[in-house]
Amino acid sequence: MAVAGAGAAYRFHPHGAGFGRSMAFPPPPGSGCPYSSGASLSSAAFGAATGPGVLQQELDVLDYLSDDGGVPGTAGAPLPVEAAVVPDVGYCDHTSRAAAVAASGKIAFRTRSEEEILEDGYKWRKYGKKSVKNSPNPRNYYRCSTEGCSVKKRVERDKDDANYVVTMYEGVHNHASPGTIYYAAQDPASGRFFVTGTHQLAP
DNA sequence: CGTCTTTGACCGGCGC
DNA sequence: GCGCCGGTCAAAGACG
Repeated sequence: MAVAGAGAAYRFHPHGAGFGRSMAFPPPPGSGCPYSSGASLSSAAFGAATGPGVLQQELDVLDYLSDDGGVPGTAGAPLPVEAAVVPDVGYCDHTSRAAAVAASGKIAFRTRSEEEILEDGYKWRKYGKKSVKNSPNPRNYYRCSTEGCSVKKRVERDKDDANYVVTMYEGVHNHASPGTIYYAAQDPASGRFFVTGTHQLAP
C-alpha cells in the first residue's frame, strides 16, 4: 500500500457529483476549487481538512469500470481508466468528464477494510448473493432502499487480497442524500489515486 | 408488524 | 442448440 497524501488531491462523490447528474455538494462559493488538480496537500492537511466524523480508513481507488468486462488490476488493462477518471468525477467542476461517467453510470473502487459494508450515506437493501467464477469470495448485490431509486451496488472481497473490498456502484440516485465526500490523493510513484478518508455530511 | 436478510430458483446473455 | 455464468426474483425466516 502506497502512502496516501502525496501529490494532487481530489474530492469526489460517487453518487451525486460522481455520476455527474446532480451536484449534491456545490463547490464553496467564490473560492474556486481547493482540491483541484495541482493542489498540494499533505496527509496532515488532509486530516485537518476532514475533521470529526471522517472515516480514516485508507481506501484504494482501484478502478473505474466502463463495463462489466473490466477486471481491476488486470495486467495490460488501460491504466488511464484508473488514473484519470477518479479526479474527473470529482467534487470540482469537471462537468464534461463527469457527464461521461454519468453516461455509463458505473464506478468501482477497492477499499482496505474488514467491513464489507461501507457507510456511504445511503440505505441499501441486499437482494442477492452469488459466488462468481473468478473469485473464491461471494459477491453481494445491494439496491438503494429508497423508493423509486434504482441505484445498485455490488460488493465483494478482492480475489487477490481478502483485506480489500471491491465495491461497484451503478446508476444515479434520484433523491436527496446525506452524502459522503471522499478525500483522495494521488501516489506519484504508481499514479494511483487513494481515498484518504470520507466525510459524512449532516443531513 | 414492518423491514431486512438469506438462499435456491429462475432468466437472459454469451460463447462454443 | 446447449451449457455456463452473472444478475435478479421471491418466498421464508430473522430481527427490531
